[in-house]
Amino acid sequence: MTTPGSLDGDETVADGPASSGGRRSQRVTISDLARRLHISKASVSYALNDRPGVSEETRRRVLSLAEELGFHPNSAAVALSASRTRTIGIVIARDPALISTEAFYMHTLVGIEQYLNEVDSSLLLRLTGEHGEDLDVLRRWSRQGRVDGFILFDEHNDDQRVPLLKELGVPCVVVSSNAPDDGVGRLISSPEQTVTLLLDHLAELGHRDIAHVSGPFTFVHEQLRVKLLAEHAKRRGIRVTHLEGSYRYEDGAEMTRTVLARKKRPTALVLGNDLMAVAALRVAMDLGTAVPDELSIVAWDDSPLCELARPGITAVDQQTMERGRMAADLLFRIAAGESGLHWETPAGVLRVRDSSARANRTTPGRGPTRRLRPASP
Amino acid sequence: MTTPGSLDGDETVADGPASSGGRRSQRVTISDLARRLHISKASVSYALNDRPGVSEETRRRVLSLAEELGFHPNSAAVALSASRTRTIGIVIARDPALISTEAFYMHTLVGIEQYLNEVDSSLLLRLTGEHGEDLDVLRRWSRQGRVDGFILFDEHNDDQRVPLLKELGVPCVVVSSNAPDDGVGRLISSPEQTVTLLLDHLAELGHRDIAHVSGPFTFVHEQLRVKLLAEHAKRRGIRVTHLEGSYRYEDGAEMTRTVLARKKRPTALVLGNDLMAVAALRVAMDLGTAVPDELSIVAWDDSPLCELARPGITAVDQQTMERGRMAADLLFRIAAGESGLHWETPAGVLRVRDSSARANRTTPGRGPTRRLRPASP
DNA sequence: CTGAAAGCGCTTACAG
DNA sequence: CTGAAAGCGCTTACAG
Repeated sequence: MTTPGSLDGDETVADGPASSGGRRSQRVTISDLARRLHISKASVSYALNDRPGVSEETRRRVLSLAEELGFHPNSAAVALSASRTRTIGIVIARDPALISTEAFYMHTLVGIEQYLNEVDSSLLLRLTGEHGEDLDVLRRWSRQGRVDGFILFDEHNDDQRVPLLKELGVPCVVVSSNAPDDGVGRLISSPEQTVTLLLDHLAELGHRDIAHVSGPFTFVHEQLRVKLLAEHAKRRGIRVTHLEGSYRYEDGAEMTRTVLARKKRPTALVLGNDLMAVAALRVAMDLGTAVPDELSIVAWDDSPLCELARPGITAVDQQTMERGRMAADLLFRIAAGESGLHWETPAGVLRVRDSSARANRTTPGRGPTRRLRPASP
Repeated sequence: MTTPGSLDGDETVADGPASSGGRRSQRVTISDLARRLHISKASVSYALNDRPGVSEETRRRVLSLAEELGFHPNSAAVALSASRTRTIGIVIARDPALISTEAFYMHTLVGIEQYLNEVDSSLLLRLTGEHGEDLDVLRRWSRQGRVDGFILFDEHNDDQRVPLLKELGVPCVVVSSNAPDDGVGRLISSPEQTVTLLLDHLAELGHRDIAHVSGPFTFVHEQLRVKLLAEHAKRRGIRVTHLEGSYRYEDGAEMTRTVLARKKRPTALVLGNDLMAVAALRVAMDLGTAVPDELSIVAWDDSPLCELARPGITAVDQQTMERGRMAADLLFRIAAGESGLHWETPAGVLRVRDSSARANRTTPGRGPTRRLRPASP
């Protein structure tokens, strides 16, 4: 440890020419700035934080010297005295294999990062397994004072996270599909909009009998999707059967086999994510079911996988990156004490590709029959 | 701000039953522990950190009370006094679109996280654009004392990061393809092993004329790949032509068109990543070139994209997750003062799929000719 | 083995 | 507008 007194006046400069004094660059503190300018640490602090209490003249001198010396405030000291970490926490509790497969998370992170870059803040990330360790991490990070708040994904039944964070008094934003009035921030993207998008598309193509392979029912958003899709379809006279999947490839494949084995096959398949949609496509083709001629396939979430499949898979671009941005933005406002806790995400956009087409295209093959009937009562 | 004196003896307990006292849980500090146990803060600190200076009896009482009260040390205070953040930094400077497409990063992060979970540490992540902002972030985080060290990816020509971090005196590990002796930690995975894997496979299948579409030459590992692939191929009497790609789909497609337009076509294509390999597959099929009959396609990096393509794309599983784990492990050892700075990654594994097969399978189509010649002198 | 004290680098009332 | 001082919650020599 060198003593502060040994500062020799030529630290490494932030962006300027390389420093002349060799060796390891030494950390510059506000005490150094104060000493050099013959003012108090308090004045330096006021100047740096753009607060009243210093003359313009002084402020300018401080900022200029700080720039020159490449001063950056020690984040631990700031956090300790001001209880502000400029860091948000994200804890994702999913099977690692799935995390890396689904572009959703990476896209969301990119969106969040875009915002963080703008406000010079950081992301503390933790990918835990699926077994409740996430609660421990939330608790620990909160108690440790590591973050200013959290962004939560994948709300599920009996989700303990919101109650926990409320008890701990830590701000959070839930990327959510509904808006319970529990006082925490919510970035809401209602499945209703996507349901409409998908049903409009399929109805227009003449589909009146579709199957829906959802993700796990334990997720709140999946429950809503299933419910809303069923309701809206019914209203339009479209029959929907539902199967619960796991987001995994194998599951999408199996469900598709199940559906295709039925006497009365649907003409279209809606899959809860991109991986299961690709699986459906493969299985259908392997079984000799032409896509889209005999079976249309659409996915709830767009991704490169949908785009690169052949035929390309029609999917809803959920604007994931923008959602990430907004979630971060919202969290910072909440952490700063703002109210207005519920925001809505921008509308999704249907990317129409070759996997969806008119129902009842008669093609050579085990010809589909018995269609166009109204849904059973 | 409530005063410490107002502690009422029934904070929220870490894992136990819900606390009885209502309201917001209040933060527990070592002062609280010390007061309750009638010992000094120092003793509490020693006990918690498993250091000499306290009796076993006292240590047990401290740990027990800490557990009971759900105590977690304030990270800022620890960082400030002990200069240890339990946090590593990663700054990725790539086009966001590419970041989310390539499973590489997400896989690596998952691996790193596995390790961090074990040692209860965290990851500070920043995804910047491609324009040198990464250096600013490294400098700022270093000066701010936010991290104990960095893991660096994608070493490129004139990379300023290692010199910068050395100057700043911050530990780092470079996930690297070579081992210059610059005194920083390196997790090395030599392309030589992958080159051998790929050439063994292709040679065995009778390919004697291949094309290699690499990633950008600015990356050190791509330069090495190109060089080593050329050398080893030559030694085996295999002809290699090289084209420089960008890792993007469009580029993979264009390069493939270029190669297929040649009079003397290669019988196999090696692509620098999964996206370009998928692109190559599409283009070949669109142009009526049968894969693998007329053209074999192999990818340097495996991913779900390769696995899910049809035909599946033969690729090298680079054990990315394990690499991430090792990088984190190495960084922590370096930060702790260990030497032995260079580690090697585990060997990659070739995943043979349907996109590669024997050269010169005569099939209907624009029959390939003029093959099996030795490489031009 | 234990305690009192200084110090890490900031912020923030509180006097001048 | 400016400065001296206390405090954030830890760690760490240094005496007892």
